Amino acid sequence: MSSQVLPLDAETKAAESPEHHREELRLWLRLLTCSTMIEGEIRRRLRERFDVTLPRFDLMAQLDKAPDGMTLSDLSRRMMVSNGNLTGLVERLAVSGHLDRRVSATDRRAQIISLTEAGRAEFRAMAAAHETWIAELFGDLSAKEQKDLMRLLARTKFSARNAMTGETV
Amino acid sequence: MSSQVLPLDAETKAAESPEHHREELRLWLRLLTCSTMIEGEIRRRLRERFDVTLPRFDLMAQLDKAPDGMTLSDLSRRMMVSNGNLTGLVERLAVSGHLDRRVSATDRRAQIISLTEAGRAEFRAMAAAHETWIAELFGDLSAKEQKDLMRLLARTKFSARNAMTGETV
DNA sequence: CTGATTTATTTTAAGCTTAAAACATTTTCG
DNA sequence: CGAAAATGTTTTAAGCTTAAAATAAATCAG
Repeated sequence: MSSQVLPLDAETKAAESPEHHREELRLWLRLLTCSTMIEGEIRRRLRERFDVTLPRFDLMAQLDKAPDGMTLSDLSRRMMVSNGNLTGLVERLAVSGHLDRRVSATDRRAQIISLTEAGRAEFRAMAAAHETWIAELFGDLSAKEQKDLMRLLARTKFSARNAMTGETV
Repeated sequence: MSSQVLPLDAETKAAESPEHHREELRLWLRLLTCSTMIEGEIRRRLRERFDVTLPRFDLMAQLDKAPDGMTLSDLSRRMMVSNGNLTGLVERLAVSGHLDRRVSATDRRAQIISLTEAGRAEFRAMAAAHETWIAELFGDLSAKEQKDLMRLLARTKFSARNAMTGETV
């Protein structure tokens, strides 16, 4: 999988030489650092200026994009969090009046979750600030750098998805 | 902060036109998706194959790099998690015999945390598998793509750090 | 030296998160 | 149809995480 093409006999291969992948590791740690730093700062600002947690913001962001509402399973898939996690999150936001739950007309197991008017208004205000913050945090990157990074992250997502579904290369 | 240089009068500026930054937002969401996907997969595999949580693995990884041990504050800064969080994490790993705590000789407030021999051995085994997994997850990226991504993430880290410390541009 | 500030850590309360098991309903198919 | 599998959700137990307040020790300033 890359590296040298010198002929290694089966013996050598079977010996399972360590095969270091330090560069990939460094790449992953840097990606994680960026993500953690930015997420932490956004979390801090959301709490400070709007007294809201990041998970609640994220949940409302998903619902804002779905005017007709979504089921818990849809939310779970989109947000990449466990089902059980959402049960509690939705419960708390329903109690605080930010969202509505109604049983699906076609499937009595499922609930359709949607933002209330108040919830939507509150989210829109937060979203505007959030967008500004993100632009500020990425502010030093040129348009070209942003475009390149976007492409490389798309490739990364594809690569990871690939490695997760099936083939061990 | 980029965009056009057409002369906007103060009036127009004061009107605070929405100024959309959707591209930065998309970039951030993609970064977050990559990070979340990979982290989730690593978490899953660590649990499945080694019955260990990701936070514990991360803590041991820091300690493995510091043979003489580190204080909780050092760990807190390096891992970018709260101090209180570490208290519990360290407590659980000390109980399970993975690490040692001793009071600092020069500062009676501080503890020096270090891996036990057993802890180190266990970590090394996990780290080897971890490195392979990461290489696999990033496997579709060419060497050049990896290098480019590395550079752009360094720029991103710098940009975010910049925006966090002081100047609101 | 002593009071004020800083630094290191723990505690507390609340909420987030997961995996696994349990439960409820729908869909599939023999 | 009716059993089996699949899907949608909740519950449970454990652990993670944070912010804020509390405690303790070291350092600084006068």
